[in-house]
Amino acid sequence: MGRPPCCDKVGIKKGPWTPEEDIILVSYIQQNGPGNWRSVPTNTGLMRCSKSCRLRWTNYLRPGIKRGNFTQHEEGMIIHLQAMLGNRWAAIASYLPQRTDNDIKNYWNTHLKKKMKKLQTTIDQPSYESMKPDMNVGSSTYASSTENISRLLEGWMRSSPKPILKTSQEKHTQLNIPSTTNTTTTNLFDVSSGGGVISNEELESLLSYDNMSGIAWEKSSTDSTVFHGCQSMVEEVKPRAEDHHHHRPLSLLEKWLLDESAGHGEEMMELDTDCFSNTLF
DNA sequence: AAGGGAGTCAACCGCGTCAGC
DNA sequence: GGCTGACGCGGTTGACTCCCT
Repeated sequence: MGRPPCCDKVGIKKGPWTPEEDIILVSYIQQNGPGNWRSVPTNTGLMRCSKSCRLRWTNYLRPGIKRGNFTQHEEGMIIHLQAMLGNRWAAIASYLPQRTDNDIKNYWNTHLKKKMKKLQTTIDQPSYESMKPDMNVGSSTYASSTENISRLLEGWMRSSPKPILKTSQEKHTQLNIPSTTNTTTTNLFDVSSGGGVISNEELESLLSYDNMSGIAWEKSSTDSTVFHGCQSMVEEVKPRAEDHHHHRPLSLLEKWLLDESAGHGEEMMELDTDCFSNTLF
């Protein structure tokens, strides 16, 4: 015999969560901790599927989530992690502990994919001056009831217990990383301003076919434009980020990522440098 | 002012993996 | 070892908002 069924689909409510439902869910998790999602609907009386409860918690109600206003540093991280790991949003999110995989996925699909396409078209042009992406993206404000709910939950978050978590992503979220919203950040592509992370030469080398043993801009199978970095590297990393014990020399791209973390994203290093290295290498 | 298209994001769906029995 | 269900993940959808005509 296996486990009992998750939830019968009869009478299951769908659609947006109400603040009342949020409060019920949060109160329950406050008392019992996250996990055992199957029991959540029955114990709380929520007419929601356990899956929906888990999703609501992990993507929205979980403490420590930062919403909206992706910094340029975060943007750069996403771009490069996506190039290395592909569309493995959970893995990417583990390096951006304040962001959910859903958030990153949405941001990629709505902002970065377009930006990368634009960049792809300009890559053929001789001047890197035109490679500066539109930096207004990160300035959008997140307008929803989230803030109200956040305020609602603030009191709980202060006194919230720190349950033992299983995944690295969940572990990261418990590390109480200071918000990077106001952190001075630089952008990989902000070359002309002089404040960029990398110089023209470095950017050129990053984009160089020779240096990356086969960098290419391609259409992925899902019709999303992806930046395929060093092919061998991608192949090596992609299969299993959990291949912790496989060591190899750093690529230029990976070095940049690590340097970036050390230089600007100190929170990243404080966070879990070992995890970062182990997962990548 | 109204209608339509584009953009955004929360939530759902389906599949693969893991774990209990 | 096989079956079954929970969990986690990535892709997709649909509702909502904004902007343009």
